[in-house]
Formats: sequence, C-alpha cells, structure tokens
Amino acid sequence: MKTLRGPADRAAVYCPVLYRMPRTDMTATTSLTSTQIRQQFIDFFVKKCGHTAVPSSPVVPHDDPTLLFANAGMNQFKPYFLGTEQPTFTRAVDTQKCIRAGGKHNDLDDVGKDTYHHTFFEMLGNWSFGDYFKKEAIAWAWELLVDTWGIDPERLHATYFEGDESEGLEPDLEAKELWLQFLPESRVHPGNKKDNFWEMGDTGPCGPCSELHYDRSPDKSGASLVNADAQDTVVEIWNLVFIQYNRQQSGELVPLPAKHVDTGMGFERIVRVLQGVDSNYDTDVFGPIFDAIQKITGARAYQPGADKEQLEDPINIAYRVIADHIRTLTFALSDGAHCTNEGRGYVLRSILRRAVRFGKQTLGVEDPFFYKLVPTVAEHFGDIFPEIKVKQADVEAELKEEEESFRKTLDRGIGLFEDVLAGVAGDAKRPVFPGDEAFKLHDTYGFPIGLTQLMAEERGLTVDLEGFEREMDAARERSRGEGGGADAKQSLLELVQKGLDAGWFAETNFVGHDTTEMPEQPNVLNVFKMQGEVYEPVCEADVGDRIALVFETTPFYAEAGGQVGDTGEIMIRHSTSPTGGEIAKCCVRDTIKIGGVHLHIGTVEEGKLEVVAGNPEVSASLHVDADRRAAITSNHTITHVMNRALRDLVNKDAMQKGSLVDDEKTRFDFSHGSALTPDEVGAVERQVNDDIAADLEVFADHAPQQEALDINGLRAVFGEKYPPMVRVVSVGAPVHDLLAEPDSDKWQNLSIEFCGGTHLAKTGDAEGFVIVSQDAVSKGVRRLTAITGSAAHQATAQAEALLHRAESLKDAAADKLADEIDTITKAVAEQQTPLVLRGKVQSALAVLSDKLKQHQKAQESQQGEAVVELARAIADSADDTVICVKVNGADAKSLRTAMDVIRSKKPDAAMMLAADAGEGKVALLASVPKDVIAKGLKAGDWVKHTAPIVGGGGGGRPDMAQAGGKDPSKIEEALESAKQFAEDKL
RNA sequence: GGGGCGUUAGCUCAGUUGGGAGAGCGGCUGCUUUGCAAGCAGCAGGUCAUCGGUUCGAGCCCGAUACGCUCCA
Repeated sequence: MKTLRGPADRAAVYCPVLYRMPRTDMTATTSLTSTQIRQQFIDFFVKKCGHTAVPSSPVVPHDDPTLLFANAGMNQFKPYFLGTEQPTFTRAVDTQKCIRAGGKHNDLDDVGKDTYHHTFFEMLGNWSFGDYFKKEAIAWAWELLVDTWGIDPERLHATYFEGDESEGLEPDLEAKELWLQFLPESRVHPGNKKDNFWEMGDTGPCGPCSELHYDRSPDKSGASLVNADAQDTVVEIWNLVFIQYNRQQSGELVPLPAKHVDTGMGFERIVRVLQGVDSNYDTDVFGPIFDAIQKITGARAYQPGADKEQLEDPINIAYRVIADHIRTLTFALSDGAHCTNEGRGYVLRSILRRAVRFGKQTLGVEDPFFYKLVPTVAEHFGDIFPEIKVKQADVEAELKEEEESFRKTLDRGIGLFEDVLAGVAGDAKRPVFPGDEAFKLHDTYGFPIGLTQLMAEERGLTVDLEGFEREMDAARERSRGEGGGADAKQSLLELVQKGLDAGWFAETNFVGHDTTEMPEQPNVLNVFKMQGEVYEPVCEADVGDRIALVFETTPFYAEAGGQVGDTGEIMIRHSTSPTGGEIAKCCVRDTIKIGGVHLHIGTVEEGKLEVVAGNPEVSASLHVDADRRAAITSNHTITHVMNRALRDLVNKDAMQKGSLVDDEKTRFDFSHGSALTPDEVGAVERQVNDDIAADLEVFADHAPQQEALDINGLRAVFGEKYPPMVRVVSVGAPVHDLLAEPDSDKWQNLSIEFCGGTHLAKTGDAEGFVIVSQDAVSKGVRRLTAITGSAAHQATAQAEALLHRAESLKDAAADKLADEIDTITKAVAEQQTPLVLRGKVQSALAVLSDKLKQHQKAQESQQGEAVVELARAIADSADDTVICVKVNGADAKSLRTAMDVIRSKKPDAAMMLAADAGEGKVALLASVPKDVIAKGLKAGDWVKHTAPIVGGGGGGRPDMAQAGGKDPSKIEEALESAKQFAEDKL
C-alpha cells in the first residue's frame, strides 16, 4: 500500500491556507478519521500531476438566482466548462458544500429514515478543464481507492453509458475498455441515460458518466444491485462525468469546444466505507453532533446500526434529523442565507422547523435548543470551512430567534386546533377532524399536518386526510402562476454564448469611461429581436420591435457593480441605402452585460433596421444620454466617499452588502447592527461634503489583482470574484503611488475600491450631498439612500422652507393648525427630504399637533358642556311622550350626549334630536323606550321616515337609530313630520 | 411568482345585517394596607396600518399600497 508523505512534499500549487488540518500518515484503513480522509483525497490530486486545491464555493449561490443551493461540485466551475471564463488552472481538486432540499432534488423528507440521505453533504471532486480526460480520470480513481486507501478491488463495480438512440448518442465504449484494465467484464455494467448521462439542469454542460460502486454484501454478490438504488448494500461512491456537450434550451445537444472531467465522491459515503460501518450516521462525521444532542436534550444515547429496529426507532430518527439539519442550517447561514418566507430562505426555515419539531415531539425539549448545536459543528468543521467560525455568533442568534418564533406559531396553532375541536367534538360518535380545517391550520397558520394528526389521535379523533389533500391540490392549482420573464434573459444568455463560440462577436470594447458619444463609424453589429417570449437573431427589425443590439465598441455602460446601465440613442446608417444615409433610429432603454458582451436593449423608433451582421457598409453612431450618465457618475463616486466616511465615523468593520446607483440616488447597504443616530448621519454628511469641498482628484487605473490587494485601506466586496487585472478607483491619490508604497499609512483614510463603474474627475463636481433615508434591510444590514448635486441642494432648500414654515406656526391660531400640519406632513413624505432636517420638521410638527389636540379637546368639552346645558333646558320644558327638537350647536357626537341627558330626565319619552352639523350636513338621532317600541314605534323606522326630508337616509336598532342629511334648512320641517309620524303610531 | 390570514391603547387581543371604540395587563394619581404578580377608587393613553371608493353614516363592505405571518412553486 502506498502512503502519502508529509506536508513538505506537497506540490507547489497546493494552497496550505485552505486546508490546514494536520495529517498523520495512515497505518490502517479503519483508523482513518473523516478529516484525514478528506485531506488525503485532496493531497492525492494535488500531488498527482499538479491539481490546484480550491476552496468550496458558498453553498448559497448569491450570483445565481435560478439555483436554490449549490447542489453539485460543478456549480462554481460552470463558466469554465461553458468557456465564458478562463480558469488560471486546468486541474483542480476540492470539497464542495452541497445542500439538496427544496427544488428538484429534494431529500428533505427522507432524512432520518435511512442510513444515507442528507440535506447537507460534502462532494469531493477532481476536475479537468480541457486538460486530461477519461483515461487519467479512471486510472487515478482506481489508484486512490485501491492503492492508497486499500479498498478490496473485488468489491468494486464500474458502470458506463450504454448510449441512447433518441439523442443519437453512442455507447461509451472508451470508458468500458478503460475499466476492463482493472476489472473483469462481470463487474463492468452498462447504464441507461437516467443513471449514466449526467445533466445538471434543463440546460448547461453535460455528458456521459461512469460510476464506481462498492459492494457491501457479505459474499460480494451485489452485482445485480448496481444502479438499483440499494444504497445499504451497493453504495455508489464515485461518479466520473465526462463533459462534452452543452444542452440548449431547445433540447439540442451541442458539442463543447473542449472536453472536461467532473467527478463527485460523496464524502459521507466514502467515510462510511473506509471506516467500515453500516451507516453514514455511524461515522465520526456525525458522532460529535450526536454527543452534543444527547448532552443538550438529555435524551438517551443514539444507537448505531442499520437494523430495522435501530432505523425505525423514533429517538434514533430524531437524532439523525437534528444532526443533519443543524449542519445544513449552520453552513447555509454562514454563507449569508437567512430564514425567510420565500425561496431558499423558506426552505431553510422548513428544515429548521422540522428539526425543532423532532426535538420537541420526540425528545420532549421545551425550550429553544437547536442553536446550541452550532458550536459543535463549528468546532468540527471550522478548520476546513473557516466561515462557520467567523459567523458562529450570528448563526446562533438567528437560529435561536427562529426557533422561538416557531414555538410561538405552534402555540397559536394549538389554540386554533382546540377551537376547531370544540366545534366538532359533539358531532358524531366517531369524530373526524375536518380536512379543510386541518388544511387551513397548515396553509394559513403554518401548523404542521403531522402535529394536527398527533393531537387528534390523542383525543381519539382521526383527521380527514383525503379532504386535506384535496384542499392542498386545489391550493397548488390556485398558486400556479404565469411564469415567464426569465425566458428572455435565458435566451440572450444562450445567444451570447453561441455568438462568442461562433465568432459573431467578441467581448465588447467599452470606451465609456472617456466618452458618452461615439460618432458614426463602422462597427460590427448584431441584432436580436424579441419574438414572443425569447430573443432571436434577425437581419431586420421594424418600428416598435423590441431589440437587443451588440457592437464591437460602445460608450454605453452595462449594469454592473450596482451602477445601472446607460440609456440613450443609436443611429444606424447604410452607405448603399437609397437615401445614402440614416436608415434607423433606436432608443436604448437599458444596457446589460453577459460574458463581457454589452447588449443595448430597446426599441426601433424610426426607419427599418436592415443589417447583415458584420457588414462594413453599416455604420452606427451611439449617443449615451449624457445628463443621466453625469448624474449617475456623480452618485457613484460619492457612494465611494460615503462608504469610507461610514467606516471612519460609524463602524470600522462596516462591509458593503450591496448598492444601487442610478441617476436619482445612491442606495447603499452595509453591515451595521443598529440604526444610525441623527448625529452619525450628520457627521457622515459633513465628512462627505468636506471631501466635495476639497475637490479631490479621482484616479482610476488597472493593476494586477495580487498587488492591488496589498494596498492599505483597500475595500473589496466580500464574496465578489475579481479578475487577474482589476480596476482600482482611488479618491485623492494616483493609483501608481498606491502600488509603489502599498503599506503606507497614508492610504488608510482614502477611498480605494475595485470598481468598473464611471467616476467623476474631481469630487467637487458632485456639488453637494445629503442622506435622505435610512432603513433596515434585514437583520444587521442598514440601507442609506442619498442624493447629490443640484438635487441635494434643492432637497435641502425645500426642507428648510418647510422647517421655517413649521416653526413659524408656533404662535398661530389653533384653528389654522390642522390644515398646515397636514400639508407639511404630506410635503415631507412626498419629496426627498434630508434625514437630519426631516427629524427637525417632525419634532416641530409634534409640538404643534400636541397643541392642536389640546385645543380640540378644550373646544369639544366646551361644546359638550353647552350642549348639556341646552339639553337640560329642553328636557325641562319638553313633552313627556314625544320630543322632537333641534339642538343648536351640537354635532353628531354631542347629540348623543344630549340624548343621554334628556333621557335621564324623561325616561319614558320617544325622542328625535336634530342638529346642524356644519358643512351642509344634518345629524339626526332617535331614541325609543322599550314600552313605546311595543306600541309600534321603532327608532329605525322613525329615522327612515324622517331622514329623506333633509335629503338623507339612515337606520339603526329599534331602541336607537341614527341618520344624516344634507339640507339643514329643512330641519324644522323634518322634525314636524317626525312628531306627526310618532304621534300617529301611539 | 401565485394564494390564504393579519395590522384596533405602551403590550396581549375582543369588537356581525354598517349606527355609542372596548377588555385584561402595564402607566399615572389618590386611598387602604406595610411583604411575596396585593386590594379599592379614579385618570390619562387610539388619524382602528396608509390611500381611494360605496353610504346619510365605515374599525366593519369594495379596490389599491405598505408591512408582518403562512402555504405553494
């Protein structure tokens, strides 16, 4: 058996920072720890022909919204396979963090039931990007398994692709032959498209694959179980994919320019095989987590093994579920995901809830416990994946909060369950909990159906599951949305890919840093036109057509790094056109960039585009909307200056979390635990305005990434991938000075960023700066929105005017206040108001509205007293049976007070009170004592008779009714009629 | 992306043919009593999320928006 030597022997390309686990030379296969196994895999390929060890990409793919989680090792290498990006190495080895939950591959419901399903796992892989192919991949796989790890070759089976006629694909006899060098024919099996043709998704790189299976059967009789999905007996341990096609959206398979190797070995599986245990969960990958669960929950110990008894034991299941799920949550949250109510965040939330449910139901844990497992995961995996140690405290806090909130949801659900039960219990001898109610608990209140069933069983009820499913199907049907939108972008992506491959065009030459105008000149042109939902290449387009144009050279900036794409106009001319000149005018509404190619998106405004791509007789002049660009540029440069000011004055660790720079504003998200105080906002504003006043020169230059990274004070966005040559934008110091003395403290307080955006020549060109709003984007992330230039001055002037207006109202008469306060409040809300001034205006308004309120109260009570006086007088002089009277000075509200007063003096009288409520409105109020109602006079009828006379209507209860009207001049007439109506009834 | 539910006092929430904005806890004042979440009396506190519509009249009905919860993709 070969052994690997110590670290000193590692190949030069090996990057020791990434994998710093100590390695001990192995003596026997069974004594290897999982950490050693992972390390040996990497060392094998690093040592073997110079593979580069690459860190795992984040398990949460922030730049690919179509993918919920990294679910295969190849995710981060996809651009290399497609040829859209060039790797700096042709061979790589890594262990990739993967999550399979939600989406198409959803293993969530299986986790816990068996020995090998996980929502989180590691995928070990070795990679060739247009370098070695089948021969080497197969030979090395064999060497590692058999020679290095000492696996019994008689237990190994290989598979190869048998071909597929419908796709026109031949059997992969090359792979078969290669395997036959190591294995007898009886252990080399053909496999169909499902098992042996690997595709990542509906589109993208793909190809035939060859798998290695390990036969665990005692007598090595597992041949028939290869590809039979009997993972306990014959374990699929390694999948070697030979990537040679790209699957188009049309379904067509297009051969790739270069052939690649993509292998995947499930880490947890190989550990199980090498450690010789019956279950992935019996390895030391999970052991420490089980120990922690036992310690924290006080449950009895986990029972290892793969017998039916151990697999089905509820407590064992709970252990496996919780251990799997804490890994998933810890890794996902460490990579920046959050528990939310949609998309991947929702998947994570469901996983957390599943774990908590097992903890609560099966292990009987009554307080939040899940987060307490994070330290164990961090301790166990933190050396290989340092991010989980960095984020440990945040992850714990979020998990704790989530579990608390879920426990609240459960408590609410239990209450609702009881309510339903109270309505059902007496209904039948064998009571059934209604399916629609169970569904409502699930759908609206998030109360799991499993819990409903459990609680129902405890009370001797059954749940109508069929009804539940019916409702579920109906809901699914309802929520089936229209879709679309993503198709257009996808089609552009494929067109660009195809265009690059076919040489229609290359990466666009962007000249917009220096100019916004490009005069008429020959410029290779391609036209894509929106046909239905997707773009297609065309040679002509008419007025109104939605198009995307590609040029060799352009001044249009394409959306990137938070800066929006340019808009503008494009004129196309054709030297052979009958008029000898302009043939079309296009309006550009947005510019986007795919694989370095700028796409000018817009419509044909005039003329007709008739173009053969690359025709030298065609010329184009491109005009960026320069005013808009100038505003964007100003906002972008000031974003950099503000970023630095935030670090200096608010939080030195503030990290940029995203930004949006357009012509109206800059919106900047950054990590910071709490809201900025008004003082902090003011300080940042002053600092930025000082920098504008200092009129600092802005420098931009390209530099090698490695050198630039050393500059003291440099900000790079975390998680962003940068090319070998980066553009450095520096405010206040020339880039070559920075590179000459990277360590100097002089740069510490400058704004230095990697950025491809457009920038001002001098900060003074921004003219001014104010922060107009602050929000919380998510936990720990704040958002500031700011404006620059004349917009900033205008906003300040307007806000100051409003402040003066508010302050001048200090001594104003109270009756004028209401309208003024309303006007100012609305103005502040509608226009962009500097945050600092907004606070001042609002506090001035608060004082005013307080005063107004006092005044209104006083007025009301004064009016109330007057009405009470009047009512007493009315009562004293009134009739005992029917009172119909107008109460002067009363309104709808005080009329009720009057009624109470009169009724206390004349309890037996039916009464109709009327008032002129102002603004041409009449209020009527009727009250009828019980014994009078018995005689046939109902208050509701009474007002219905009376109200139309004053031009209104009304209604109410027999004892009390209310009405309104619009004609105060008819009040007397109405009361007369009311009296008549009442007396007729009595 | 599409459904369901919610938003009422500082907090937890009631509020049905559309016709008096409420309870409990908390706060304040006073009394009583000296202890354990005390008792009694009183008071303050609300643009019923926002905007629009229907109506004589909207917390309640209709539409839009915002925010939250929740399910599905």
